[in-house]
Amino acid sequence: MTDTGKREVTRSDVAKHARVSTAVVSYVVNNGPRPVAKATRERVLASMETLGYRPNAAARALRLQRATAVGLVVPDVSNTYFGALARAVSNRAFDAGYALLLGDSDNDIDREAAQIDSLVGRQVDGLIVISLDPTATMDVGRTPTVYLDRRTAADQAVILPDNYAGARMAVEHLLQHGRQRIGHLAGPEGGPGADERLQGWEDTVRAAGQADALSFVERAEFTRRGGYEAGRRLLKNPDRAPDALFVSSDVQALGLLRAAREAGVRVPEDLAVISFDGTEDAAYSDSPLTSIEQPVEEIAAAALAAVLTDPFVPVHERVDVRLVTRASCGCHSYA
Amino acid sequence: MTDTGKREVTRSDVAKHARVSTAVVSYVVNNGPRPVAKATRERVLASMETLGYRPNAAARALRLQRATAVGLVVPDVSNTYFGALARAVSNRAFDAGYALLLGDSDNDIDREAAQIDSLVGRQVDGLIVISLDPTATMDVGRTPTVYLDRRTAADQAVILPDNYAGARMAVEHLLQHGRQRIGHLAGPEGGPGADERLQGWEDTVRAAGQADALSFVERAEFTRRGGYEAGRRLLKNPDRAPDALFVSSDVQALGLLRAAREAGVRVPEDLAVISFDGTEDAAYSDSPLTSIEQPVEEIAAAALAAVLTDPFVPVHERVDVRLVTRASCGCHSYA
DNA sequence: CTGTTAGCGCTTTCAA
DNA sequence: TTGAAAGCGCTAACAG
Repeated sequence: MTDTGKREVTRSDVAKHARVSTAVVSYVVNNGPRPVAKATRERVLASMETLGYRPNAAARALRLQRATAVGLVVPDVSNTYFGALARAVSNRAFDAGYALLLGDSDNDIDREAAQIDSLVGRQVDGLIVISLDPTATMDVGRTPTVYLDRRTAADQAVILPDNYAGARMAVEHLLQHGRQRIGHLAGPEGGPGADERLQGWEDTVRAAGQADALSFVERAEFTRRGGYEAGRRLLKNPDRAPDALFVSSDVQALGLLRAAREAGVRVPEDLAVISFDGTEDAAYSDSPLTSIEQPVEEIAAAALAAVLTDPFVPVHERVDVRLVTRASCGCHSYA
Repeated sequence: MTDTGKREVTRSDVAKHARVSTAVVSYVVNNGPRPVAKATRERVLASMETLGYRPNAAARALRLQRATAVGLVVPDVSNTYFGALARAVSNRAFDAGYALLLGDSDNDIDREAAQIDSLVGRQVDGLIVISLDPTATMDVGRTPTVYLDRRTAADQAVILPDNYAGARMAVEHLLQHGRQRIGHLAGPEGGPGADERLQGWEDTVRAAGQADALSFVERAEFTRRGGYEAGRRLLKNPDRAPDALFVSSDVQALGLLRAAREAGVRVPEDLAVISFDGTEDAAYSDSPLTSIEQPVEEIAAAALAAVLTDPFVPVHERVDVRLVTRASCGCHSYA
């Protein structure tokens, strides 16, 4: 605690101390919009330093009608994928001078709406939402908003990792490994990316003439526990079980792997697995997970650009995902 | 996008529409400090509804000199433990009407300082910091601040999970399993909790008369990769390797487990492992990790209370950790 | 190049 | 119970 004075030091304290007007202080702080003589600038800078001046962001926000902050709403930051995304957004935003307001919707649709409402009221300059509901209309007022993994609507900005193509890639890869009964451990209905991934799996399996594998499907939350429980259901009956599984997220796959271990099902020998997300989780599990990797940095950059750079054009940006092979599909032996 | 009007609707629009003064609108919005007649209140509420009024948080913050927001600075949100903490803080803060400003310091000490500075400038009502530097003095102005896992200083508020006791518990448990050469995979020097855990390990190992095990120690970042690489170094020489390891975090332990698999070292048979944090990661790894669990919810609550409830008392709150046994120490067979 | 000043939307004191 | 109005700290238009 540096000083114990009563009031924060304001711009007018600095002006007085540097014997200039408040306008000049403002010009110095913001590097414009008017030029300031070198000597004056230095005097002001010195005064700011000695007084320990710190601009008041609320006043600035009120005046400018913008908070220089972006909001991010995710279903659960403790999910590795959302965590990685939050990190990427936070770091990029900070480098661009923006603060990050984080809203965790705790996988609750009402809470999501409340979080959005709160962030909009805080005049964020942009809002990035990973919604639990693919279609609900949010009231975001005039706040530039971009959705991730959301069903396309003409008047909304959306970043769309190519879930469908990713799912196809995964299933096709499993087919190349000669798998005959490729099931799916799906995400929750309407959950971000979940339905597209499910559709991609279904279409590809059907096209491969393995329509009877279509019964090997279970929905689960995007959590380890969800994956574990769905995995148990999927592997319950040894006589009638899938020989491969496309899993809708890395965290679920972690749960599935545990279920497989407990059931004595070997991965990839008895059960080949490919998951979705491609977080660090995938590289360190046993077996290491072959996964459809989402380009987190690219997504973060695109989302930020959508709300900050092109605030009012409803961009629909597709982003490519890619298959990263490890051991769980049968490609690599250990390591 | 509900309306396309030019300006946001303000309190004075509502006042006009409801044929009252702006003061009354304020009383209604804030439920005080003056009473409002029932009929009037309802008229105001109706006007707010029809106009789609949303209070301007910046103006409020300027007037009140407080943002109704808390800041949280963590080294890396994508680390499961910090992610879980961020989630807990976010949810509790939101329920109390506060927004969460998240700063990821990206494991960089300068960035940490910059993040803190930014948050302080934004008039957060409280600041929770997990610092990379145990001793550096931060300039937080008059902002109530609480540190996690920081070396105690009399004038600072600190929440201190009992790292030392946790480390002792872990090592003692390993001793009970009859382990003879208990090494340590440590966190980075000065990293949150790292040195206390190291000390607890060292003291306990020494007290057990196993001083020669003291050479089995490697520092690493709090990441999977860090744990993996340190693990390789620790297990490099089969003739001279630890038979147990206390690991400073769950994520590092995940990396270590991979290193052990690759080296053909069986856990727990050849190498018993206990990690620290007790996140969900620990329960789903192979082997499932026995871990010293930190009470994340309790920590989040204590941190919030420290800055919001007792802003100016430098609380030093110890919080207990507990041993959760799973398979990696040798306690349980699979599952 | 520098100074003066209005006003952003809100809370709250003071007066009615 | 309600209204009028000052002022939070800042920016920028306008004047010099």
